[in-house]
Amino acid sequence: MSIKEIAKAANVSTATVSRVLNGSGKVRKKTTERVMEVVGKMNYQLNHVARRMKVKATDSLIFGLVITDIENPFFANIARGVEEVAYKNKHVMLICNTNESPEKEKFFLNSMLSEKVSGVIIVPSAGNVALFKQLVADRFPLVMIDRYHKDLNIDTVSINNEAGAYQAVQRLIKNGHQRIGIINGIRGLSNTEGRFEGYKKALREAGLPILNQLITYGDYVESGGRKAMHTLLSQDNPPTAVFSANNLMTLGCIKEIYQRNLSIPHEIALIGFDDSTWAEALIPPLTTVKQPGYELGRNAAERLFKKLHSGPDGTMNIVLNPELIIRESCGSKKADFPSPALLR
Amino acid sequence: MSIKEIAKAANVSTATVSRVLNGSGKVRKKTTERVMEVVGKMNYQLNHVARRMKVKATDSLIFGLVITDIENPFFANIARGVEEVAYKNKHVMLICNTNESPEKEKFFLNSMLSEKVSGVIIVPSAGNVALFKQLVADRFPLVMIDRYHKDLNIDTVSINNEAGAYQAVQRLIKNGHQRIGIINGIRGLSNTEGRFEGYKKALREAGLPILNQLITYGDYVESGGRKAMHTLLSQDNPPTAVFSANNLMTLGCIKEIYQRNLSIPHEIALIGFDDSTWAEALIPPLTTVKQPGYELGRNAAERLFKKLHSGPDGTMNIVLNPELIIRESCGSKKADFPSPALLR
DNA sequence: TATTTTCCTGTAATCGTTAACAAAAGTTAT
DNA sequence: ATAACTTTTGTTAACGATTACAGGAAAATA
Repeated sequence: MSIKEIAKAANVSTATVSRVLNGSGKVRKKTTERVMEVVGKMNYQLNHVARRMKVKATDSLIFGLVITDIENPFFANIARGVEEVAYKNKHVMLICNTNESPEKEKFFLNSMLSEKVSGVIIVPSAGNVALFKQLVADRFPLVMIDRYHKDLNIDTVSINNEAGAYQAVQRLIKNGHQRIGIINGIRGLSNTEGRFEGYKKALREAGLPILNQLITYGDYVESGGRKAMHTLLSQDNPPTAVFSANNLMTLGCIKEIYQRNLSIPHEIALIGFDDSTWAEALIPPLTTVKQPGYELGRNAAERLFKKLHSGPDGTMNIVLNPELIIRESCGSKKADFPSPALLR
Repeated sequence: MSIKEIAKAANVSTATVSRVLNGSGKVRKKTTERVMEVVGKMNYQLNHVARRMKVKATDSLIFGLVITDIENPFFANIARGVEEVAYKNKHVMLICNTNESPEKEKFFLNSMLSEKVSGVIIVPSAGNVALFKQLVADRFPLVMIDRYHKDLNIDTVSINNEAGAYQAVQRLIKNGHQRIGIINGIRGLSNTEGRFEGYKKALREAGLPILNQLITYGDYVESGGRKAMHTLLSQDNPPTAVFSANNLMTLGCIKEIYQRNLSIPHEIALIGFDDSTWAEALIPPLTTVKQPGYELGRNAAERLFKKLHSGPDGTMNIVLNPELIIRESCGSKKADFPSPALLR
C-alpha cells in the first residue's frame, strides 16, 4: 500500500497526500480531512525507507547506539536514557554491541552509515581512530559516551572518572588503609586512565607510595576482576583494601574473596565502580562509585538531537559527576562483619 | 557518493557495479576487479536504504527486537542471543523497549513495519491482540519470545514455565515447608500463568492447600516484589518459604527480608526465577530457576531467519527447559545462616 | 465584472538501488 | 569466415516518497 493508492482513493495527487501526512505546506481543511479519513480507513503507514531517500539525513528517524556490552547493567542504563529521548522524538534505536572488538565496531558503524541513521552515540572501543577521524572530517553527527578519543574533535558525554576514583580511594585511606590495590579496566581507554589518575592522586596526597604490585588490570570483565583479585591476594604482602574499576570486575572480586573465606571489610575492604541494584543486597552492602548511566544516555541523545536540528555550535564536552555511595564494604565506623566462613 | 559515480570511474554501467557488489549475475573477472578497485579507492559503502526500496522485505538486513525492559538482565541476555545470530548473518538490530506499555509496543511495531525490517522478535505485552492478529493475517514474519498469545498462530520460543516453578516449589516442600507463598508476575501473561500452574501443581501433589492469602502479584518489578513480600510477611500466619517469579521481584523480596532482619532460609526460605551473575554472591547464595536467556534469543533469531529464507513451513513452538540451581537460600541440608541482625 | 492577489493542488523530477530485457562481445561449431 | 550459441554488459523502468515549480481556484480589490 502506497501513497499513490491513498491519493487515488481520496481523489487528490500524491503530493497532497504527502503534504497532509507530514503537516508541511498548506492544505485546505476539507482536503486534509478527506485524506486522513482514507488513510485511517485503509490503515496506511508511511514507508520510512522511501522517505529517507529524499529527506536529508538529519531527518531520518533513527538514532544509532553502539555500546560494548548490552549485558552490563551500566550500558543498559545508558541505553534506556537514550531511548527515552528517542521515543519522545518519535525516533527508533539501532543498537549494536561491539564486545570491545574494533572489527565489530567498524562493521556496525558502516552499517549505520548505510542505514542512513541521523547520528550515532557510541562507547568507542580502543581502536578505529582513523575511522573516527574520517567521520569527523565528514561532519557525521557523533557523540561519544562514557569514553572518548582525546585528540579528536568530537562531542563527548562522560563522567569525572578521576574524581570518582579519588573519592573512593580517599575513603579507604580515611578508613585506615595504607596498602590499597586497584583493579583497573582496559588500558588506553580514557575512563580507565581517569580512574587510575584518581587512584594515584589520592595516594599521593596522603603521602602513600604507588606500588606496581598493587596495580592490576581486569579488562572490565568478571573473570578478569577475579583473576586480578587472585593476583593481589596471592602476594606476600597483600593489600588490605581494593578499588575495583567497574561492576563486573567487582563481582569477580567478591567471588574470589568468598572463595578464600576472607571477611569484607575486616580482612579486605572493597569499593567498586558502578552502582547496581544488587549492591545493597550483598552482605555487607557494597560501597560503590555510582555513575549516572541514565543521565549520561539522556544527555548524549539530547546533545545529538540538538546537533541535528540546530545550527552548528561547535563541539561540546559534557562531564557529569559520579557519587560515592558509602555502604559497608569499605570498612565504616560500624563493627566489622564476620567472615563468610563463620556463616556457614 | 553513489553507485553512479563508481560506474563512471570504473567505466561500466551501474547495473554492473550492482552485480559486482552483491555477487549476483555473471561479471567478467577483470571487470569485477576493476570495479572493486574503484570501490576500495573511493571508499564507497552501499546505501542500504535505497537497496531496501527494491529488494524484497525478507532481504532487508534488519531484525526488529521488541523487549519490555532492556535493564532486566534476562532480556539483555536474550538480546545478546539475537545479536549473535544477527551479526553472523550481517544483520543489524533495531531494539525497542516497551516497558510493558501496549501503546509503546504499538508505536514501535509500526515503526518497524515502516522501516521495513525483515521480521520481528517480540516479548509481547498484555495488549495489542488485534494488531498481532493483523500481522499474522498479513504473514508478517514474527516470533514471540518468553511469552505468547495463546490463540494466535504464531511462532514462539519460550521456556517450560510450569516445570520451572514446579521444581522450585517441590524443592521447598522437600525441605520441609508447608506454607509456601508465591509472588507472581503480571496477570494474563502466558509465563505468569505457567509459573502459577507449576506452583499449584507442586502443592496439590503434596496434598497441601492452595491458599489465597499466600498468592500475591508483583508485576515483575522490584518495588512490586518488595510490596508483595511485605504483604506476605505482615500476615498473622506468614509463609515460611516464598517462590518469587522473576529476578527483579526477588531482589525486592531480599531487601524487604533484610529490613525485617529475618534470616534466610532459617526464618524465610526463598527461591527466585531467573538466575543472575550476582545470585551466588549473595549471602546466602540464592537458589534460582535458571532460564536460558541467551539460548532463547538465539533460537528465536534462528527461527526467524529460517522463516525468512526457507519455504513456508508452518508455525512452530520451541520450548526450552529451565534448570533449578540449588544454592542455599531454599534451606539446604547445610546449617542455617544467622540472621543479618547478628551480622551487624 | 475584471483584475490582482493569495491560497491550494497537481505535474514531474529526483533520491540510489535492482532487475527485466535488449544489445554487444566472445566462443564454438560449421 | 559465418552462423549459432553463450556470456557479459548496458538501458531503462521501477521501488515510494518529497518538493520545486507551474497552474488553477478562490478571495480580495478596484
